[in-house]
Amino acid sequence: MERSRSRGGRGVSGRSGAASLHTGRMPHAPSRRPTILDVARVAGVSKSLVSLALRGGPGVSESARARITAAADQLGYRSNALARGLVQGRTMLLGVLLTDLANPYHTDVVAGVEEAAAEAGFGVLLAHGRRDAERLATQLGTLVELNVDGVVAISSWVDGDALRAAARRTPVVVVGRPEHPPEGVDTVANDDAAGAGQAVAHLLDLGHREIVFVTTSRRPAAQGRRRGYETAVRGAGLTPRVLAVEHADQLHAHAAPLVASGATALLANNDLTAVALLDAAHDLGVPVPGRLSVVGYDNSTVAALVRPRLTSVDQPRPELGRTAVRLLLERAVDGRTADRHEVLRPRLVPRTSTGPARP
Amino acid sequence: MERSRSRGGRGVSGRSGAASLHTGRMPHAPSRRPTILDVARVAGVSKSLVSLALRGGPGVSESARARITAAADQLGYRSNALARGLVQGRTMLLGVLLTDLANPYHTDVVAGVEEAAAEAGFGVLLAHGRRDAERLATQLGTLVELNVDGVVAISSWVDGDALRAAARRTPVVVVGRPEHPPEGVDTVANDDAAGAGQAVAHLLDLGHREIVFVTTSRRPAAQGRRRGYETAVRGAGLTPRVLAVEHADQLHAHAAPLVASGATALLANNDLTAVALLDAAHDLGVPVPGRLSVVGYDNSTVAALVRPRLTSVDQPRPELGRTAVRLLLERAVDGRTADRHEVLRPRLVPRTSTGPARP
DNA sequence: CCACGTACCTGGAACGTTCCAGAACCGACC
DNA sequence: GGTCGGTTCTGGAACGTTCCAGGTACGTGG
Repeated sequence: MERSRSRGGRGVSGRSGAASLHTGRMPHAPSRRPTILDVARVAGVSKSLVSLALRGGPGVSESARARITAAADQLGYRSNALARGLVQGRTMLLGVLLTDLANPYHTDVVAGVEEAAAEAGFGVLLAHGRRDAERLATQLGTLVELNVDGVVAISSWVDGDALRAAARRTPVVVVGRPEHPPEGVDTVANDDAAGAGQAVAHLLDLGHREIVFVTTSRRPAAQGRRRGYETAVRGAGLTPRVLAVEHADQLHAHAAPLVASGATALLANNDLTAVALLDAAHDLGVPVPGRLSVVGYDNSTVAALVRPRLTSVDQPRPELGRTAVRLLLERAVDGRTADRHEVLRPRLVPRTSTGPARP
Repeated sequence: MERSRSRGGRGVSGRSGAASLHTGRMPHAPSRRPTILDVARVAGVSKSLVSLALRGGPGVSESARARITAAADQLGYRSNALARGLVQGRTMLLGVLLTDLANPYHTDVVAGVEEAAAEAGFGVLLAHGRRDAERLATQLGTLVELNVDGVVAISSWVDGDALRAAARRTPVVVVGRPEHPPEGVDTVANDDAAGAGQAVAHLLDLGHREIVFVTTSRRPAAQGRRRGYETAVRGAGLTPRVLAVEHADQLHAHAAPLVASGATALLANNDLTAVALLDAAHDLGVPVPGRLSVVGYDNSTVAALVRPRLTSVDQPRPELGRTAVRLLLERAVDGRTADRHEVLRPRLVPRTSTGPARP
């Protein structure tokens, strides 16, 4: 058997008394967690064999395996991921850095990440940045300190230096379109320009000629959408018209002139902007889609809830997450070192906020 | 100085070659992470002093502290949370178990948890159960294995046995109303009955006498709301009327008879149900709130987006999270062992989906 | 000049696991 | 009966940190 290490040499207190492990009493005050050594003692084998058996390793007799699992169950043993990670140098965990938990876009990406991670035998831990750059950096640091085997950052907000530092320790993939992706970091994004192009094509098909791009953001995603819009409109021999404001709530004031100016279709940089436009039209008594068609971008949950249902561009969100994990594992497992930047194609979801241009 | 431990005695491979730590090359392929020993070597001090200095401990000379922080920066050193947690027996991390990331209710609770945890110097890790009981149990296990210092389970879905097992190792608080809260587990919930009572009072004030409770769920929260509704209605000398269906999309068919039967106000068990009712009314040409008032429950984001704006009962979501952390720390830090079950009071948010009963 | 206090620093032990080299056992074969 | 090969099992080392019981250096007062 094992040298019986003397315990509790350090402090004196020891949270809730030295209640014997085997009493099973006091479910309320967590007692000292049983370790592999406790299991070994109960099962009458060495710690090494317990470790091997519980991991399902080969070369363990049936009788030993049975005694060990019985002992583990009896004690309520759970292996300690900290110790395991420390000795193995990996945790089989992927970290996801979220900018904004409340954003369903992020949520769907997470679903893809979780699915792909589970397939590869990895667990997923989420860290939340709360739309705050400093906090994001802190959270990224926490993930790195926890030795996750890779990080998916769903955010274009994360500080470049923080990303670079993290990438020196563990593979990092950014989902979205960072302003300047640092070296050593992979990215996955949807093709904003192509998505806007599809929206324009849809409106052109419906006979619209006066299509205005309405944006409330200067971020790279909005820029890409705007470019795609401009390209598509010019491709049809028309002239791009862009309305850019700071906040969606300023749109109310702009809506009437917009309609008066002859616009028959609006392409918004995202769904929230589009909903604000629908609202303004409603208040002005402008029928949608009778007199005005509105297209959003992101196909968020509100798109299917508002009246009229919002035609919107759907990003392949779970697919973005799955791709991120693939990139991560290419680095972590296959040892790729060159940076990769993947772009996925979005898809237009027509609903009832778009209709034929008034003849 | 330190005995220079021979390294890499184990395997041969070693992911990306044994590139000297000090070259700073190859940002793409994460090299071996620098440890406290590397910092000690560079700074010319012992590992113990590095540890002390980086933790900001006392009794470190200014010169040593400066050399140490410089060395740590130069190497890009980050302490290893696994090792730290292992030796300290605590991680300064709280785990949050989420049933459904896409649910904004959960999200707001998380915000409260994060705030309170940060105040107490704890970090927060999220684990996501994806509305799947088995997965929730697994994720709960992961958190426990990671030795988080407490778990907030935002969910009434979690398996009782899994909760009980987790609670034997670390403090656990359930936010919501579990069917049977296991011994050893604290809970925080909002007072569903009181919330429904407030909604009824609001409708009575507006002169409504035919108020119907419409529900799409049999879960404890919906039951509590129903009870509150019934009590309040009876208290006003009226007779409760309840419409219970399985799914919100069945409401379309029920709406016309409901209105025909003389109902002038509907109280829904949650906002999604209420939105479905608004939709049905819209399709029937029943004006809201002119002919029918609708109240939701949860005050979710859609409530403020739909037309008309939905009157709804707001749960103190961040407060639920903060309370959960308080309960957690009472156990973890102050050593409380008796179970506690807290109930917080919700608040009605009147909007434009409710109005005076037709005279 | 020596004992002593103080400020600063150090090395070893410990945390709970995995990995590995080798020990113990056992039956079979020559 | 000894050797061999295989299966099953074991103990020590290692992971990277913190904690602690000391150690060293440097005044300072007697």
